[in-house]
Amino acid sequence: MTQDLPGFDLEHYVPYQFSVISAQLSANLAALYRDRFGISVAEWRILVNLAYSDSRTVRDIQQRVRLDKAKVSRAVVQLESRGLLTKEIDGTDRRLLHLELTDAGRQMVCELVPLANKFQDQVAQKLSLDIADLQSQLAHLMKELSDGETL
Amino acid sequence: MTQDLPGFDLEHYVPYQFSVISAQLSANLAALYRDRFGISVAEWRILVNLAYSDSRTVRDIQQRVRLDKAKVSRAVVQLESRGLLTKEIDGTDRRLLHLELTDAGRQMVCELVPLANKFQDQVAQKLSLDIADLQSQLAHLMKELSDGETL
DNA sequence: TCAAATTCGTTTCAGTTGCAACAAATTTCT
DNA sequence: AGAAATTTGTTGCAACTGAAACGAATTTGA
Repeated sequence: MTQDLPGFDLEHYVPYQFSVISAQLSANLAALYRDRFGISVAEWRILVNLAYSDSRTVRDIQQRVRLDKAKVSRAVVQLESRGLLTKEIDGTDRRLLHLELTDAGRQMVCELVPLANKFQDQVAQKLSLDIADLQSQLAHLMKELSDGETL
Repeated sequence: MTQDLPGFDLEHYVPYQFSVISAQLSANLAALYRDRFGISVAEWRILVNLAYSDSRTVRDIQQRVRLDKAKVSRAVVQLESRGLLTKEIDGTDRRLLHLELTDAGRQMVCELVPLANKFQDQVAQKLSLDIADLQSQLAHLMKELSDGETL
């Protein structure tokens, strides 16, 4: 005779729920970015960072948007070949690569951001939570997870 | 002169937040499952489903835990080779494959579930939300996303 | 000063992924 | 009944992924 199973419900298991929701959101967003602008989610994150932060090098961006540095490197190649950004070697430390949006890149960000915001609003509408609440709850959890050791 | 950028903050962009949190949780859980039991997250989901639902075939499991059917198929090969489940062809529809936990499989689930629950509790502690609240909010969003068209 | 250690971005490589093709089995439709 | 369409699970394949190796550049420290 085998021992009794302890109770468990995958459908309400929080890590599973996050995984399912994240995958769904990601798929929808990826389709949006791809269909209308021909870029990937990684490329989108990089464009946004160049537009809205002072992260200028692969290293800075890598830490900021939590992408593998290989992934950043490859995405940057794409973006450069499409004329959305330029690469320039730093004058004082020639290991560093300075990235800069081109006008076309900035233009694309201008068009993309409203769509991205609209998408987020639609998600928030599906929840009873206020969007600002949701954002701050998630920001809090993000911070907790990246700091502390879990288990 | 380029047009002004509309406001945007990636760090508080909900789909991005979900992606980061999900990746972090997933990495932690994957390490837990791998180190202590030598199984993957996909294998874990399959074990749990066999233990707690009446999903018995690859098709049922595929829909229930939202895994690609190829992924289920490959994970099942692994689980069978480790003696955690058995495959048996359905008597009346020989396309169907009935899966069944072995005693060893059930035993592993018994040991894993408390760890998984503990992990979830630690996550919930990091939020001000009650865990039941969190679960039901997420369940609601999951449902909304899988139903309606988004954008 | 200069050898060792570190940092940066790219590339290589082996493992994973998911889509599509596939064979086997069943169901549908006439 | 039986040809066509559908369903099921597996496999082939090409794209993607991330860890590690790598060369170039810089920093450290003896």
